[in-house]
Amino acid sequence: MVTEPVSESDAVTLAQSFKALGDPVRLRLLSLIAARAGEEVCVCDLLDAFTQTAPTISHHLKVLRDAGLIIGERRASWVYYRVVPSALATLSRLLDASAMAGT
Amino acid sequence: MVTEPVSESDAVTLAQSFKALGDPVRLRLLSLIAARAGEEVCVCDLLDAFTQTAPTISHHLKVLRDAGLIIGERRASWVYYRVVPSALATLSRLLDASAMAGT
DNA sequence: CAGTTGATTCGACTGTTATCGAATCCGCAG
DNA sequence: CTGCGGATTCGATAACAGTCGAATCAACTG
Repeated sequence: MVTEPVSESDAVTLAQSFKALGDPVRLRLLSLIAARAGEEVCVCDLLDAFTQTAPTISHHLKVLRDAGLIIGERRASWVYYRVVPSALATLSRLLDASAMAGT
Repeated sequence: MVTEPVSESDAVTLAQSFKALGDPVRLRLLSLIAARAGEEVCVCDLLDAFTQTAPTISHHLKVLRDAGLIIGERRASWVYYRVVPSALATLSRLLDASAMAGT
């Protein structure tokens, strides 16, 4: 027994994070934001990578924000996003522990 | 630029895996299965941890199976499940890379 | 073969989510 | 203050996902 099973209440919040990642658009959004860490990434740049409309992308960004996986900051006319490393690391470790356990 | 953004097609399959994790019941199921690696875990054991009915749990197990995160094997009257470490490790690495990128 | 127990499949219902167009908000430039 | 471009919010709709009860399947047991 390597890992302890997650508690019923932890499962709810953790599942919310994973659910946020459970959409191709959001996964690519996060990936694009993470890939260009350091540079400034405004929503207008992100829009170019998708066929979806601006309201739809904005909605997906909000889901990622609510899950605590990214944060957005308004500067001048533009909103810049960046990832929250600790949140992603938490999820990564959970999966890694489960992967280790199953060996 | 540490990570490459995931491709549009990869995003679909990866998102399916994360979506499978995006439910508290499924997250706990995976966790319970991983935690008791080595021992035999049959569905009847898992049922005790939930208030949901057997058909519901069976449905969630199927989602996890279809996502390739667990595999089930029938022996005698019981079906035993175990995790697929490589699948979990893939997801873990993706998140870890994005976390690193955002530092 | 008939019955029992474990597990899944089926059909239906309910609540949630992805998506869009229209409207609104927020900063900035005349 | 008015107008403009970027971003979000609102309202509606259509597709999807979680849940259950009933029916079915699968393997053992008498």
